[in-house]
Amino acid sequence: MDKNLKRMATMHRMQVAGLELFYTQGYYNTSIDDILKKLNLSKGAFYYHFQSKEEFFISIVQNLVFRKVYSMLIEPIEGESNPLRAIEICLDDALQTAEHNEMDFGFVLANFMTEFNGRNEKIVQYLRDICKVWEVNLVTALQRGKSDGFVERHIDSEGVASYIMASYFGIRTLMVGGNARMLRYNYIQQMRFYFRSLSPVVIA
Amino acid sequence: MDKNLKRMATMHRMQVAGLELFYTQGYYNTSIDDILKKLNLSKGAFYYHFQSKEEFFISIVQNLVFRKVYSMLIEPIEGESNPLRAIEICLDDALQTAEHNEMDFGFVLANFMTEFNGRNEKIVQYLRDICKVWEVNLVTALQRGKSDGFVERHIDSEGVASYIMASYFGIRTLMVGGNARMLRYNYIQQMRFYFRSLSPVVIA
DNA sequence: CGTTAAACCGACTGCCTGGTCGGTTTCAGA
DNA sequence: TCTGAAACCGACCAGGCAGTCGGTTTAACG
Repeated sequence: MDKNLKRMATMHRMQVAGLELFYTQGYYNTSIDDILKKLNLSKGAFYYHFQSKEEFFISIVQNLVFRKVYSMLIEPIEGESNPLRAIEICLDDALQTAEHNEMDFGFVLANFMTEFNGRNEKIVQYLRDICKVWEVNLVTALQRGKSDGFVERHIDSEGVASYIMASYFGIRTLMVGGNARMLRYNYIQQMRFYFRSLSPVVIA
Repeated sequence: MDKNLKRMATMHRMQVAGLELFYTQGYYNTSIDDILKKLNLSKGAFYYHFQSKEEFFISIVQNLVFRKVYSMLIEPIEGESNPLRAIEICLDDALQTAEHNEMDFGFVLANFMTEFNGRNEKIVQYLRDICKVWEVNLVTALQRGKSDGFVERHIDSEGVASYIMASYFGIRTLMVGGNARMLRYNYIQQMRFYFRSLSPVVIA
């Protein structure tokens, strides 16, 4: 096999296993040995590929988290004409994966943001950047929605975008306490009410 | 001094310092020695008053966090006639303390919920209980609002309550990334739109 | 086949952590 | 003033951690 390919493959395996454990156990609560045990690899292999635990985590954020946030939370909205409808479907999908205990990357983001807040500003910065990309894309979609007549013209797109992100982060936090199915249902229901207040008034 | 009073005083000092550090650095990232150094106390003093780090934290949750959540997020709403208005003011106040970098206990709750999620179910349970108390009180206030004509009768009070809590937890998570002032302003603005969709239609 | 560098191994180090325990100080009450 | 229990001290222990390093395996290439 090409050496470079093997290198990439091993690094990727480590990143995937690392994200899995960092997500479920927390960064500070997961040792490198935990990850290596899972892959039957050794300390030497790890420090051959990565400089430190911190660098390793940053590579995970940039390679895995960013890509996934993009493909799951941003792309599905980009092509759609009605942004509010597209956002609703997209977030419902995300909550469904969360309900089935699969990794939902919006929560990954929120999770790590709180974990590193005040502990590692460098990492917070990387996470914040991803949030920013999400936000910008929401704003763009909302603006386009205004032109296309799907969104009331006087609304503040940035305010709406952060309100949407906030409610999503928050509902995932609440889901930690169980009752995910009910919370998801209620959440989508209330989001509809909110979105209705952002839609142009329908003239019967 | 009365021995029992001295005991209480020392325990309280430890709890206050502990909460401060657990909040800013995280539970797993804060050692008992960190807390003791801050108070010029020794290991012996700590283990004389508390059985373990975990028990210590639980005592903080029950004594400090619960009381504060109650006095800051629940009581201010109980007496008011118009629940939506009261909630808006209450959350705005909470975000203002957050903006000034003082501890806002709604976020303390959300913070610890994510930190202990999947790591210590016992503690998650205690935190969830506090959330539940908050939720129940919101629901009660909303129901009363229906009777008093401040809230549209057909709305789902529980759905609204969790949507409010979610958006609040979430906006605090976003504030981690800075720009707190702007986020707070936008948040309250959007909450007003949402609340308007929950209010009875005004007949001109 | 032999060479060479990339990939990987795992024992080791120094540090920190939660928790223990025998001892010392403080002070209310007799 | 004396006593004894509550409050506190701090050296110590066992275990876990990130990171190091000299050595071994693997496999592409001449």
